[in-house]
Amino acid sequence: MSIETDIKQKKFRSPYQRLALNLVYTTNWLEYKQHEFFKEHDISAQQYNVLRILRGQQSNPIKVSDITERMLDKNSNTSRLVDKLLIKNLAKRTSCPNDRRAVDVVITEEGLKLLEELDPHVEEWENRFNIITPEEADHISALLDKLRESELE
Amino acid sequence: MSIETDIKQKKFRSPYQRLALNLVYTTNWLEYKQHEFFKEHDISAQQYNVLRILRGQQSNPIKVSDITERMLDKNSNTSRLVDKLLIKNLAKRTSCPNDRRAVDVVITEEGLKLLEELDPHVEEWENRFNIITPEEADHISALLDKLRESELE
DNA sequence: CACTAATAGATGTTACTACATTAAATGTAT
DNA sequence: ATACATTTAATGTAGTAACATCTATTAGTG
Repeated sequence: MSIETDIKQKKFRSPYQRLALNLVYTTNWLEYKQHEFFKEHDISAQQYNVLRILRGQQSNPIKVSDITERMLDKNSNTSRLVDKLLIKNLAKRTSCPNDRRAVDVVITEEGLKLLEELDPHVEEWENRFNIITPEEADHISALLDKLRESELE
Repeated sequence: MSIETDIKQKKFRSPYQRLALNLVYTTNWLEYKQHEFFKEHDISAQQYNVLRILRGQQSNPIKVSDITERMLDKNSNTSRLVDKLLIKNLAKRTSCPNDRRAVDVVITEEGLKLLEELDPHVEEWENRFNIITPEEADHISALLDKLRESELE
């Protein structure tokens, strides 16, 4: 369904306005779908994101601040996200020997197991996108990268 | 800057994964920028969205449920958003004569004035997007529309 | 060294979102 | 008309995000 129909707006001021609204609308849709999926596994999308970052480290400990750097949403409160993972025993926290301010975080066996359980479903989800071609996907990605370059204030 | 650099991830499993992450990342960026802008005018992006919808009605009253239908984020609590607009005297609420369950909402003079004040800045913001061509913008929009069609569960 | 600035992460506060529930009005079926 | 379901909006609640502040530690400078 076109964005016009979805938000019942007949005309846009420009292709750029349509795009801006469409990006927000599509991402909301995407996040809602993800939320629906992750809640079945008692985890939030943000928490999943942290787990993925932890697994990416191959059991090398990673500092909280480094996790934040790799997050999609840099504003989120990583410290408390890690708390949630600790409670569920999906991650471990140990103090960092060479900088006692820092805290090292590692994924647990249980965390790895959860991710492995989710992997096929996540892949399946992503493959739903192949309604567009890989080239088209790359093209949008490139344009999105370009969009964020208007950053120069 | 490419999404790879921004979130320090070297490889993606597929163009689709890159796109999914890029969409979320770019929209976060977009929403943050919008938030920064709107907070200068003591209004949230959601509230602005409602005001725009109200103005679109040309002073015809509109029901709360119809506002929700036109919102980008359908889950948001329109009732409370309208509350905020009332407090700031940007909107009026009157009970609907032919359906006493419903509530009619209209934008006030003050609301219109605020929007007019914001208009040039919003346009300027959208024009920053012309770092890509209008055709490219339309192309992404079309692909986003297509993406959401994988909706068929 | 003492002193100040900077950094890392935890925590308090406020506001908002998501979700469920409620209350009133309306619609529908018998 | 009565009974029951549905719609509409408001509200209660729990969880989360945004933002500021706090504490501990480290870095930097005279």
